[in-house]
Amino acid sequence: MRDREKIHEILRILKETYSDAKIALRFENPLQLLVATILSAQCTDERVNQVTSELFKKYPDVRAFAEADLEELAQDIRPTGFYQQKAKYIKEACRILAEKYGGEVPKSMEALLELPGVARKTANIVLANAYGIVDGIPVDTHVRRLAHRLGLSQEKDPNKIEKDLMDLIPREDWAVIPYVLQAHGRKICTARKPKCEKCPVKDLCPSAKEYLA
DNA sequence: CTCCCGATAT
DNA sequence: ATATCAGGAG
Repeated sequence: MRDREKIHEILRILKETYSDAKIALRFENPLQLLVATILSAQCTDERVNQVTSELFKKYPDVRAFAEADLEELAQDIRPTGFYQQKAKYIKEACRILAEKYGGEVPKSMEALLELPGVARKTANIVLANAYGIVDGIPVDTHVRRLAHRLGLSQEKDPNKIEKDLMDLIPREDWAVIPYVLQAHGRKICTARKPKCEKCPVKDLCPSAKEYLA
């Protein structure tokens, strides 16, 4: 089997195995998704949901975040880690949303990338899950790790990994593939002790042997 | 490249 | 003790 065929077979099996995979962050509108995604940096989605359930009651809209007391906001999101940085990002991003975008979350990659704390990964998440706009593939730590192990990309830079994935994966799969990889990454292909013996693609995976030894 | 950084698994 | 968790900025 050629490499490209092997890769498509791997992705087919993973899609089938994790057919119900979808976003795990809880949100009710684009702003909530934006905030939740900023908070999700180096933090489990479960903890983000725990924090946001109270956070979104206290800060119901863009203005509430934009006018928030920075120290208080930082304490409100403390359990997610990097809380001082994230508080600044959220407050400043919401100030820009209020000033330039009428309090709405913009629907373009270009506009989203101008917000502090927002790069392609976060922008892709927001565009796809709030607006159904799929122009890229969010590359997070799970996607990056699995892309390497499965032989989908050898690049380190997330933007280059994204380009490799966009080249390999048909566009209609761009929306689901990050959730499929995330699900597989959490259950089987974990960062530390991957459970290769239980992996549905172990016979196709170029990295399985080194972990099965 | 380093820094931001709490909570949990190993 | 240490690595890791839906990253991004300087």
